[in-house]
Amino acid sequence: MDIQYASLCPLKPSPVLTTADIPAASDTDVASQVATYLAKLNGAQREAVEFGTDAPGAPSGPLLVIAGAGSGKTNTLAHRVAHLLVKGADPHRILLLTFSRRAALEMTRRVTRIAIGALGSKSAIAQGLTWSGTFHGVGARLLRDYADLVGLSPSFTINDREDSADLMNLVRHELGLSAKEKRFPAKSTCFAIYSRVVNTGASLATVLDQAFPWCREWEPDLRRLFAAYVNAKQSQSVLDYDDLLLYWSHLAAEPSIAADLSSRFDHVLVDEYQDTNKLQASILLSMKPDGRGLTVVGDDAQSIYSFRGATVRNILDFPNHFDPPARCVTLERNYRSTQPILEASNAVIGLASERYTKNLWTDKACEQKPRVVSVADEADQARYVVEKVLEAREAGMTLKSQAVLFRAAHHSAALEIELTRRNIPFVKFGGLKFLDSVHVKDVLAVLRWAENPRDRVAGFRVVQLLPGIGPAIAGRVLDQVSSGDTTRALASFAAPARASEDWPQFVALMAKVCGRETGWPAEFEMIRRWYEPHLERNHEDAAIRHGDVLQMESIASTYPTRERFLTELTLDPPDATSDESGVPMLDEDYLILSTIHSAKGQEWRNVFVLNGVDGCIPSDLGTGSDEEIDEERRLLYVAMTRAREDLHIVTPQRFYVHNQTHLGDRHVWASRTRFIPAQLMDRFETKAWPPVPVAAAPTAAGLAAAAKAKIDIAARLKGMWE
DNA sequence: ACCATGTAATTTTTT
DNA sequence: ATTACATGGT
Repeated sequence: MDIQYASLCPLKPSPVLTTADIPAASDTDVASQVATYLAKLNGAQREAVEFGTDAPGAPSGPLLVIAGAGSGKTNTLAHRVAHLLVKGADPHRILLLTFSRRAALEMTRRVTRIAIGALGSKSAIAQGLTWSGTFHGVGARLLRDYADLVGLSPSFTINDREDSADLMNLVRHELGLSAKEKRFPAKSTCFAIYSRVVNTGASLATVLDQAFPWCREWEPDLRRLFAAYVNAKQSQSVLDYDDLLLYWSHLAAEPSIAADLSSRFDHVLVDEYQDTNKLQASILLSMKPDGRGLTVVGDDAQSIYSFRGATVRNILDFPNHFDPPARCVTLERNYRSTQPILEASNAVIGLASERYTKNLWTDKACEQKPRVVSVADEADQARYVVEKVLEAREAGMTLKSQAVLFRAAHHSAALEIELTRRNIPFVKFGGLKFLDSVHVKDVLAVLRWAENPRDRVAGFRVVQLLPGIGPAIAGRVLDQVSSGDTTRALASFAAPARASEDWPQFVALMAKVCGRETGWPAEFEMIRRWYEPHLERNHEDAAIRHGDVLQMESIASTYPTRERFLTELTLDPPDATSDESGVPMLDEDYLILSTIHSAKGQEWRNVFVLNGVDGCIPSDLGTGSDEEIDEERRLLYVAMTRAREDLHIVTPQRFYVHNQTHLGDRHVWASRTRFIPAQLMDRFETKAWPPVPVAAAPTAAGLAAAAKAKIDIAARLKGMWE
């Protein structure tokens, strides 16, 4: 049960760690322990760990670590942080920026372990490593500190992508931007455009040309929309993801605050630097203008987030931002994959139009080449995967050490059905999230509205849950609420006749929640009970959804306050779902299904890549420009380099496209991905599945027997009615 | 005026 | 699967 929500647990400083019974190490012990862990690293790793750590209070110049896939990047970064601590750096003054919360947790866990080894009980200092998290998470935390200085209400709430799109939509309606002849871009598209402008620092026109050409004609309307959207956010005290970075960057650019901000940290370390965008780079540079104490780690060949504004230029241009240029260390030795897998991956990335700076090598020899498996369709693809997964498990490979990767979340649909049918537990990462389901959003909206009554999106949603209340009345309710005290405004609102039955209960609920009468987390249960009848009324499958709400209730109880719950839930939503037959228990074995994007930084012994065909990888939506095609190529490279021992790239000859053309769903005939052209095929083992039986020429006797069988059956069928 | 209901249209990947 | 719009019903 805990699996899918594991990442939700509030960040506790290494709960596993108890230093009480670990003796403190003496100075000579420390020195020998340091020597021990350094000796386990290779030369390049050691250089990355030790560079500029002699006087941690006065750090030296910037460091760039180019770390190839499987080159021990996380380990190296963890060692560097631990080494800084051992050398006496103040853990509170180290800022560690990671790509996801999960990565941050893993990093602190490893740092702690290494520090324990070297320092004994003194390693409790590793628990002071409190500034680690994503750019967005750290931004949110800093903003709460500096909110007053920038005229921000300290009780601001944060909108996730869906909420932001909803707000965009509200604003759009207020502006009357509903053209009659042609359809205005969908709300999520509007938000995506806005977000890209913010994150890349490019002009709206450029963004439209490069990434949203089909929306080109709407430029003037979009510009008006975005201006109004920004206004709405400010008047409602809500921030979206981008604002967390945007406010931070403005804080850091303000000289009076910048000094304070940048002197807070001696060391700033950034992981997955190839997937940061221009805005994030500007924040870093204003935090550490001369680069002293700045370390960035990444792999230019694994940059796969350009749709989010990430640019590989950040990492490529990093060294020369500084004078003298940053020290550059490259990790090329791969400890993950076998030689044949690595050779194939190198060959694939080698065809990129921009060449990458390194070639990975390993001494893990192995006979088995990666396989390209041709199957008839997606149903066969699913059967192939299941068969091979089970075969591997028979041979002693747990399900957990095997993963199925795919380009788009829906590519695994057929496989999920097959897995469910055969009772094989799995957990899926990426794609639709728990938080995106309506019932979860409904309950959260009650909490968010209570937390921040100015949040119109939340209020709009909550009020319309009552039968008989639609957009128009909801709008009036919100207008009344915005002009004064929420509880009083609701109580005095003249509800329409059709809602008169539910209205008083609703008012009572909001009064209690807004007044914090019940307290956290008990009020969650109260809201859930209020919500139950509405859930029943609106959804056929209320029972399943109710389970989700209960699930959320138990998560809520692990957070100390409502504010923390809401903030951390939007900044770090649970990223896994599993089939409805039950979420596997923590100690249970289950297969991993993941989008390639969500697979970043992970590894498995056995990896399957689904739909290795043109149209899926590369996605037919991503073939507009050479840059886009190269990014899709890197995506395949990332998928391939997740594999340690065995790699299967499955290519269905026919696959199903849905939600695409106006013609509706249809089959498409596909060919192998263009990223594995004929000249690379000698790096792979090719085969068809199921194996085609060698057709023996029919003998006369055989034919006679067959003919006899036919007659026999015919006779039997007739016999049934005699 | 406004809410509920049925029908057509819809660009992956995510902090 | 979701969402925007047109229609019908109160």
